[in-house]
Amino acid sequence: MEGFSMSKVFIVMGPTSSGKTSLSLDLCRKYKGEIISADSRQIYKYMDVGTGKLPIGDKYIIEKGNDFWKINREYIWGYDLVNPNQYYSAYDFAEFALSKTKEILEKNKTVFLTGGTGFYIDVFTGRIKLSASKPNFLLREELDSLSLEELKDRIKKLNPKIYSSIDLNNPRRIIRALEKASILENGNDKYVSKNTLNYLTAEEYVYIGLYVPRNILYSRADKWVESIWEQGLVEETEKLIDMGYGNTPVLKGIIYRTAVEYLRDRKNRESKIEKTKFDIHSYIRRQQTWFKKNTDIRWFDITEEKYKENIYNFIQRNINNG
RNA sequence: GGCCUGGUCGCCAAGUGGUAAGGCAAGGGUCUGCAAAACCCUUAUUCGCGGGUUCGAUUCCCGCCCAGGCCU
Repeated sequence: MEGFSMSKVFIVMGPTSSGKTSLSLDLCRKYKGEIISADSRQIYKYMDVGTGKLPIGDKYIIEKGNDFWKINREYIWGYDLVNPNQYYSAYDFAEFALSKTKEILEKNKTVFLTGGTGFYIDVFTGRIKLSASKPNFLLREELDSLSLEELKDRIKKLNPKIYSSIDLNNPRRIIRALEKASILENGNDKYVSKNTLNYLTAEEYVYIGLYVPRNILYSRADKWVESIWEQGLVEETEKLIDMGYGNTPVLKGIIYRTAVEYLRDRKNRESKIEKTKFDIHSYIRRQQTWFKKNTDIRWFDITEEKYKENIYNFIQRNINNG
């Protein structure tokens, strides 16, 4: 990997509707790059409308490959990685994205890792190092049926130290803690995985953040929500249900869950669209909360006249320094 | 003009003579293999306005204003 060690990987991040993809497409054209999407929903096949893989408007040429899309002839990796009922963790993503990054660099092209899933990005870059404990689905299934009190009891008995250090209101956290603790207790190495992630070095990452004032962000997101309801979200959701994915976590998440509700009663379309907008707003807030932690991000305000030019200069400078 | 009902946080809304539930929205935050997930915190010294009764009124009484409904 020596020959590539000086290459920069550009990470384009920002909340939904900040224009990451369209900017990245631009950047690819300009700097001979390829995009890796860091988005925990776009990894799913058959979910194109509700995850924003399909750009709004008709000025886009889309070609779908087996494990990539090409939009306006630029490569986007990280779409359609798994079926909607498949488990896919931040670790899986990091593994995929890291190897894809190396492939792209070997072709002497520039990597634009762009997305809004901060957790994925941080695991990819190594800012967050995951523990060696793999998910234990059997255990999770068993634990899922327990009440919060029962979960608390279990972790308290198993490991009081962990008990006092985690969020005891959050069943998911407790279950994960139990999962880890059970490895420690039982020495069950079936669920131990060495972290074999092949990180690049931290200096190779250049973070580009897209800043958009809240009110503008909300109205852009609202517009997007309206357009997907007009352009096939309901139909796509219906198809996913027909395919047997009705009970998957993805369909219970934001966007799709409201469409599922609508399909059940076909009533109050407008208020469901409203609800979806509110869901998106709070998602945007959560994303921004996450991004705040990373002080290496260089933020660009997209409402500024010359924001693109500023980004070009910024990239140019970093490529040259590389 | 008369009668009735109602005016409680940006919206919906409960409430009682004893010092203002809840939901939504908004804002802040947590997060170390489910993350568009899961979870936590904050937000009316104040109940249309004025006066009265009372130890004490958002709650009772009087007047006014506003909204909706009905009647002539």
